Amino acid sequence: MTSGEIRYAIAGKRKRARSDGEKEARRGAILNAARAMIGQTGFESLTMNAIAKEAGVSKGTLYLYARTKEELLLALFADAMEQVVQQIEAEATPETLARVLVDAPAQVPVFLPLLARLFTVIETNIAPEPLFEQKRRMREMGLRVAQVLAAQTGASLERTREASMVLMLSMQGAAQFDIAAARKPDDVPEDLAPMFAKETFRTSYAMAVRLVLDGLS
Amino acid sequence: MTSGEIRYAIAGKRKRARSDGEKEARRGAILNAARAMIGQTGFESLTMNAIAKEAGVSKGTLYLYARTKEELLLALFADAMEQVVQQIEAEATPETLARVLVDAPAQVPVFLPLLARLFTVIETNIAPEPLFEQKRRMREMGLRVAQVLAAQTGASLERTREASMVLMLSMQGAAQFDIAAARKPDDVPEDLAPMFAKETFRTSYAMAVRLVLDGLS
Amino acid sequence: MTSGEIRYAIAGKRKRARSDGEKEARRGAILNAARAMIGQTGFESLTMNAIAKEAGVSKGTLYLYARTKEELLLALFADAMEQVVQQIEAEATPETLARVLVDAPAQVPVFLPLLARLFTVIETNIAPEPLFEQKRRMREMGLRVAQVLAAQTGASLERTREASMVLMLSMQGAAQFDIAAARKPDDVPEDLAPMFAKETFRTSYAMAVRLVLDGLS
Amino acid sequence: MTSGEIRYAIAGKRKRARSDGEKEARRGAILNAARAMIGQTGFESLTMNAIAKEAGVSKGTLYLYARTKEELLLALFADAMEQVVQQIEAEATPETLARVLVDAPAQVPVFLPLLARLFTVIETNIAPEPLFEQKRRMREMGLRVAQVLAAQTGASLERTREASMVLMLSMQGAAQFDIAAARKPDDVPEDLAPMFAKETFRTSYAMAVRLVLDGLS
DNA sequence: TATGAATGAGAGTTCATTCAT
DNA sequence: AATGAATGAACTCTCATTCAT
Repeated sequence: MTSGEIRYAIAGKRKRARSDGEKEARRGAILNAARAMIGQTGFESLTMNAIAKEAGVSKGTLYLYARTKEELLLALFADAMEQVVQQIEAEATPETLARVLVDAPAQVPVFLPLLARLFTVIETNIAPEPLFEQKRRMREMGLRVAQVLAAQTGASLERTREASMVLMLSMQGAAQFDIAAARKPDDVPEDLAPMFAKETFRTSYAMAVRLVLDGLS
Repeated sequence: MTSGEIRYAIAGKRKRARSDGEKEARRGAILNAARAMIGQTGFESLTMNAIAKEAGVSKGTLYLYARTKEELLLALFADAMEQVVQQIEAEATPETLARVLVDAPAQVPVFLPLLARLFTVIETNIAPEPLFEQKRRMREMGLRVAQVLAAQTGASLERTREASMVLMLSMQGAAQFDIAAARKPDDVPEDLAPMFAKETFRTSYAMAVRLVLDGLS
Repeated sequence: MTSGEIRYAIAGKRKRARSDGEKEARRGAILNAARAMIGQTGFESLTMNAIAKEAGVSKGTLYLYARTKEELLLALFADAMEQVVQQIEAEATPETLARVLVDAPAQVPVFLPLLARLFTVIETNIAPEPLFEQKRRMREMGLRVAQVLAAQTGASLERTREASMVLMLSMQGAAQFDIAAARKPDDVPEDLAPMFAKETFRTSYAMAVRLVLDGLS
Repeated sequence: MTSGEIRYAIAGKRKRARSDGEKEARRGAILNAARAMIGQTGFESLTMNAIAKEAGVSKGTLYLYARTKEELLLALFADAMEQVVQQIEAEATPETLARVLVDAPAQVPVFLPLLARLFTVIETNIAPEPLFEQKRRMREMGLRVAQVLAAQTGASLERTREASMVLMLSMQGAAQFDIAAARKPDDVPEDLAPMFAKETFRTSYAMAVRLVLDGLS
């Protein structure tokens, strides 16, 4: 379930249910605000102050939903990562596999910019316990992708797990190159234009995907 | 000043250094100091104050050699990157190729931590001109590695350029995972131990290298 | 709101408690929780949140029993002070007087840490009316101690009132020194060990008691 | 030497001397600003922001002269304490002793409000090393007062050290009562007027001084 | 009566960069 | 050329208190 959605409590007293719904809605509003800001003004200008203002809540409220700024970003990333995997699981066929593997991370909002900062910035300030949860989610994602690869290519899970690992490495790297290309100065010399190309993630990651899938067949 | 803003200033011409030899020596001292600090206390505690103290110069002097902190880090990275490529060029044989490709980035000091932050942190605050230089160096490195691959595997340069690109992506990603693994909390649950393993860069990047080289043969 | 400002609000009349017995029990639970926390984790970590959790009530409920945090602490102090005086009245004999005067404040839980913060911290945010009550209790305590002194030493009440005043001053001061000594860093230089000694209240206040009693005989 | 004064460097190069002088002047300006604010608007409204504004420096500059707010306050207290002792040493004669012991702490600006918060507030956030320095200064002050007492009363140093200790306790306590009395609400009931009297420090501490001196003769 | 989510003002602190000397 | 004191904007985070439910 994505955090932006309102989760209607299935059980519990009526009174509390409404409260839970509101609480989840508020959580969603906060994450949406952060998401929107990353999309509009970029990662660097994302301060707690700005998120609070955008979400229409007080700064203190932010800290009811996340112990630190980084925990908030991690929640955002976890949502995005889950979407990516679900999309891959849902849409992969032997024919579309390569395309889906590239499209999913490229399409889910904020996935790439957060992935690029996951280890160097976000995990800097996460308490051990949520860090461990995140590591487990990460591992699980790798496994689920491996299962998709196995199902669609017919390769053994043993081999697709390694392939999945290499895809993750490449995806991480491609996310980095994408950030670099997006920060395009005004006057780029002609010879450097390819390094500031749009769709940098897609083109570079597609190479890795092709290579990995070739290795599996 | 918002943190997303670029902080470097456009400086006027500097007076000639007292002597080119002295200047180069001082530049070396500064870079060595920064290198040492990253090695010892990590990237997070690397402040201009600390570098100046370690290098035995004043804070102001740092700004005679680099317009911003990031420019200083970029110089450090450029040095390291050059070493990595030279080592690959020098030591690659058909037999050692896979090993050398993994060893070189793993061995050159500060290469991995800087690579991991190159696009998300360092290039944040670099003036256009040095940024362009850096992009050219980066592209050149890719080409030189492709040439080594071509020479040692017999594959066409056309194919090895793509292979070189995928290696770069993976190396970037593996550098990230290495950072993550290095930030090991006190009590890691048993099931997560592999995610905080030593040599994470080597083991994960080795997979990518193998896969890429397999694709070339 | 500036920190120097007084935060208590003027509240309207409260509805009658569900039952006086229940109300008193809850009040006791709250005070006990606060007492326990001061004893265990110290004064600095004593937040309304923590008290509520420890007492098993909500934060809002706390404000049904005290208009401000400080009023709650004052209630705690008033209880402790009453205990101290009662113990002195009950146990004082000509022979035990000196010992009892020292033991009582040292033994009653939370009396010393609250006494030490009474004027500088607690009375900062007390409404006039309860502040006046507190001043009267304080004055009454002075008088009762003076009466004990008169009864046990045979000195005139006129003289023992002054003695009682000096004892209060010293007790306040000794409570302060006790706090200071309790905040003992890890590596205390040998020459400073006495300033971080245990039982600092007892040893220092005992001197004052002796001197005062000598003056009465 | 009081920190407000400019200390002209005796040795060192000319250029640096001026710098040292300026630095000391700045330090003095900062402490003076803090002193003035405590005098005017009280301890509670003393924020680093306000001190910086009053001193005409930036907030960052404050942290060049003190590692924490509390360290700044401690410097202020240390200055005041030294003045108190010097005044006692300078003015004590057998006839004036009692008066001087009371006047000195009452007259030196900010001494009492800082003394009252020394252990419960200020020492809360002081690094071990400056804390130890402070403890040594405190002990030295006790000894110097004891020496004055010995010199002026003829009592043995052994006895005056204990007397000095009791004086310190009482002075601490009297400083507390003084704070309490100064925080006078608008409508004090007649019967409580004495508890909000002016000169509370003087009157209460004078009792202790008299009693202690009586004990020495 | 009781709850606890929300508030929000401001606190202390950091650090890359500047510039008078 | 070299210094390092000064800057100041921005940062994250706390917590007593309120009030809609």
